[in-house]
Amino acid sequence: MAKTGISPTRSEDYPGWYQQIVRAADLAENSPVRGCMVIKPWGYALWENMQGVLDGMFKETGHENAYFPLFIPKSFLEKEAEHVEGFAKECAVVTHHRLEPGPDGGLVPAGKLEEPLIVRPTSETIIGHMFAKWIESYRDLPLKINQWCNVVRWEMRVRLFLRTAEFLWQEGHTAHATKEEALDETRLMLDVYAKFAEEYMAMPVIKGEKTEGERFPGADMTLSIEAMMQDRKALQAGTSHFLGQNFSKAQDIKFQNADGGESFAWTTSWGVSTRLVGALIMTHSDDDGLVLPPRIAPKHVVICPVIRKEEERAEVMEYCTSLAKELGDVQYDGKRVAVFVDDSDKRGGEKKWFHIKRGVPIRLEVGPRDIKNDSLFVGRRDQPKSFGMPRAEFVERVSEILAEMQQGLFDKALKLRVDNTQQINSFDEFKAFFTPKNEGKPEVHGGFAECYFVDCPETDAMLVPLKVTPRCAPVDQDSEPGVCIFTGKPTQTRGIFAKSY
RNA sequence: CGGGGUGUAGCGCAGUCUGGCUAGCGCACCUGGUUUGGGACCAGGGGGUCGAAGGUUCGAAUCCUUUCACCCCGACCA
Repeated sequence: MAKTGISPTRSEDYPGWYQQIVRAADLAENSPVRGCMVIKPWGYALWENMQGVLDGMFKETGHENAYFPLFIPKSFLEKEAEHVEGFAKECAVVTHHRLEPGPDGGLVPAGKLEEPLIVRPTSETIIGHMFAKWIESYRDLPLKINQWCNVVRWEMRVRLFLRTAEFLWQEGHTAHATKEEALDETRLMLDVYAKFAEEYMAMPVIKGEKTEGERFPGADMTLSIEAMMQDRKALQAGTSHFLGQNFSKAQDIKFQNADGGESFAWTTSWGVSTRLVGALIMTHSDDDGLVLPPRIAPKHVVICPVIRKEEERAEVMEYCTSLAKELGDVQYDGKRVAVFVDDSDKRGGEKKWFHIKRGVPIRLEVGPRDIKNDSLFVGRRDQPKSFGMPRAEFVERVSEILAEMQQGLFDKALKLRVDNTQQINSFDEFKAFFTPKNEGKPEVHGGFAECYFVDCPETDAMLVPLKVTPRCAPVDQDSEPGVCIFTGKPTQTRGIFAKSY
């Protein structure tokens, strides 16, 4: 009776649970290529929905889509010193452009390239190169470009969606005439990400600034949104970088001012990736499977016909089809309710669990008995028990129910974060917070520690043995004077610290 | 790149120490039947060069040598 859809459960083995969710919900699987994943239709549909919403938000804020090459000349990457250092260790490099039959019957690379090509780990350098050509006058600014693409970072350890060698993302790149304008852009896009995370993914986030050690290689300032997963670890869900004039100086992105003088542009970059799918899973899903916020769910309602005798089939199917049509005409979140009839020949229980595991928000079961009463048997993914409801009432309320589920998921996630965020005033307290009670089999512990700190090497060094990292200094904080719990130095900055993905 | 571990059917595993008939088990899959408002049951069936190469032997999943791949823990990261 207490059987769960997913085994192991979150409390038994959280990483194991995560893997099983990805599998049971049919989101993705490992590929023959190490570190790379195959995203399956249900998982890709989630990404497409995210893309759709974000793309609209980027366009509303004045950005245009473009596309730049997958390959970057090695020399480009060498131009910005910190950038090189940050990415060199994880680059895939193309050195040849041809295969020839080898002595043992296999194929061997031939046609060595004059200059090796890097498979983009990110595109600042090649986009900057083009920006330098496109920008001549202050009238060409601001230049606000986004691209949807894949990037490759040769990671040593991978987890589906959270960290893969190749991942899908969007990267925005902008150039501005003034520092202030570029800073505004950096903050604006962080706000866009936060709005998307909270309102669409129902995932509460903390907006903040990264410490120097956690900053994007080559950036003057990195802002991020940080979310708490159900194991209380932090996940960086999106970043927005103020690049100052570092890249424009390295790549000669300059323009002529109104007064005839010449200036370097101020640039930004910002991105979110398929990691958001991982974030979605770890924010809402439970021991029965995936749980999807309705605004991101590929389908809102699945109708499962209950056919007991062959004679009933025609009538039940007809009823389901007409119900699907009627529901499809209802508006939710500015679009039609996404409804489908599952007429596969799975048995009832199996079919029900199939959709529970995949996180379809609402299941409707329709059999002869329901048809007779003109009612539906309704299962909500956020509630354990199904219930009956008159058809007309459901049609009228479906949009409201979806909205309620969306809000419920957000509230629940926010409560988890609030309950596991602690104000910390001493290093001893800090250590205790991040030390599991049972060393042999560490339980879920810790959370977000909020405390005064000074961003310096001493602080970083004290965090290393605890496996805790500074997540960010929240942008929304009042600056009362305090004392750094690590170094004892005076400070006005409070930071969020956590174990992280 | 360090430390540990694992490779046997689509997935999860047993068998390896102590070599022996046709390599098993659970789930999944296919067929037939009984079922069907909640992850069915019965019967039958398909699918393996036991990670790869070499060696020892009458005989190797099992022993020896070499090698490859993957996983976990570190270091590194969206």
